[in-house]
Amino acid sequence: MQNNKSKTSKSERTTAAILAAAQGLFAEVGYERATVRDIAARASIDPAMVIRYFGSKDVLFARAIEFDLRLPNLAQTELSRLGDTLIRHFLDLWEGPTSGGRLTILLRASATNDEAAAKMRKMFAAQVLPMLAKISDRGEMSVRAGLISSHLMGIALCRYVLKLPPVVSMKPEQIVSSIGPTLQRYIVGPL
Amino acid sequence: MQNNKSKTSKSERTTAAILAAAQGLFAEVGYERATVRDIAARASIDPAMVIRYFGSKDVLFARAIEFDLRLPNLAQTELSRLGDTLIRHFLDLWEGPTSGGRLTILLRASATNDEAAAKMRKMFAAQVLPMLAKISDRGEMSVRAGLISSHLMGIALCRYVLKLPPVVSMKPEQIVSSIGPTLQRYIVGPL
DNA sequence: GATGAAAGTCAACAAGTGTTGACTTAATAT
DNA sequence: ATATTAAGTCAACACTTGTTGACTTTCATC
Repeated sequence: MQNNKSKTSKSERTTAAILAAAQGLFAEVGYERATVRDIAARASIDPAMVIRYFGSKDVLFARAIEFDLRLPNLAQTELSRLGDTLIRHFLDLWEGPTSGGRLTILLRASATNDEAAAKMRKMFAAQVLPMLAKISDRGEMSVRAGLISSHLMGIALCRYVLKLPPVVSMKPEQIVSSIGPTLQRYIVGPL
Repeated sequence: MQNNKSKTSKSERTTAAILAAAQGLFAEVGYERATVRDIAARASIDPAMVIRYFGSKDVLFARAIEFDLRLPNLAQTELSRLGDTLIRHFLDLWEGPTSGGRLTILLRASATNDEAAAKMRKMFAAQVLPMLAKISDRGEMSVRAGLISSHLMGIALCRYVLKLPPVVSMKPEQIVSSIGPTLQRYIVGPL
């Protein structure tokens, strides 16, 4: 039997180390430039272990971008503050230590990797659309969702990937007050 | 002397063929996945010619993303229609046959390629910022430019790269009427 | 037709890729 | 202690990458 002073087994720790290293590198340089050897080096293990634990680079990538947007339940939000709530949640997500990295991976990769782009479309259909459907049934909700997603992903692209100076240096509160009203209109206003 | 029935020499035509093939492939699969051999195959020439004519893949890429946003002179535009004018120009650019492809290359590549990301920042600083500076000197023009660029690039990302269904199927007029007012506010409204 | 340059072909290079299998070491169970 | 399994190491594989240099073909000029 194994020694359970620590709850995590050796293999679990190694798996976690590989995953963390992979997420870091994928986020920094994208899918194609992040090599199995570099990932292994960052995790201080042998490249063969990466394949042994995950089967292939593709699978490792798929595991590295697994996660949940944990979108807020807008049905419990004051109608006039829907836009604010949304952009706040978005910023918390991206600036947070755990999910931010994975989102960057996904965004970076989705520009050139079909698997990642498909994941984006899936998240949109499975999470963003239903969230908005709950709070309003006025027409063209999918168009509204598209406008909202476009704006938010544009912010993410400019702030976290391209690092456009003025977008990078904006304070969260400034982003909220600028973009909140726009999102509010995209949710409940006229198109 | 050369036979000038056609104004273009053989080498000019080959150069153009390579460039066109490269732009096509870069736009479709991004920088890293577009190989010199694939580009050569599409141009129906030998891979060695690609290097011979352009020196390296990097140089070819740099040439493939050269272009001008040809931003409109907003100083001659009715003040109340600045947003409309901007989004219309943006759509014309992206849906146009020549520039659209290059913009897609640049956007795709800028997510993982530093050179392309730098080019994005440069275009922003050299073209977008000055355009806005001409029409208004109210404070925080760089923040306004950042918000506008974020939104526009988000649309481009969702419509031309990720192909998010509702954003893809929106008609140009619908995009103009939805996003025009937002841009208008980002230019002259309160932040 | 001979000449010289331009254009194009071919095979190979060095380096880097994901992945594999045989092997060794370490930890557990009998 | 010994046998069994898990964990980790090592070298090599088959392949693709950008790039190069020697060679051949094309073709306008003398």
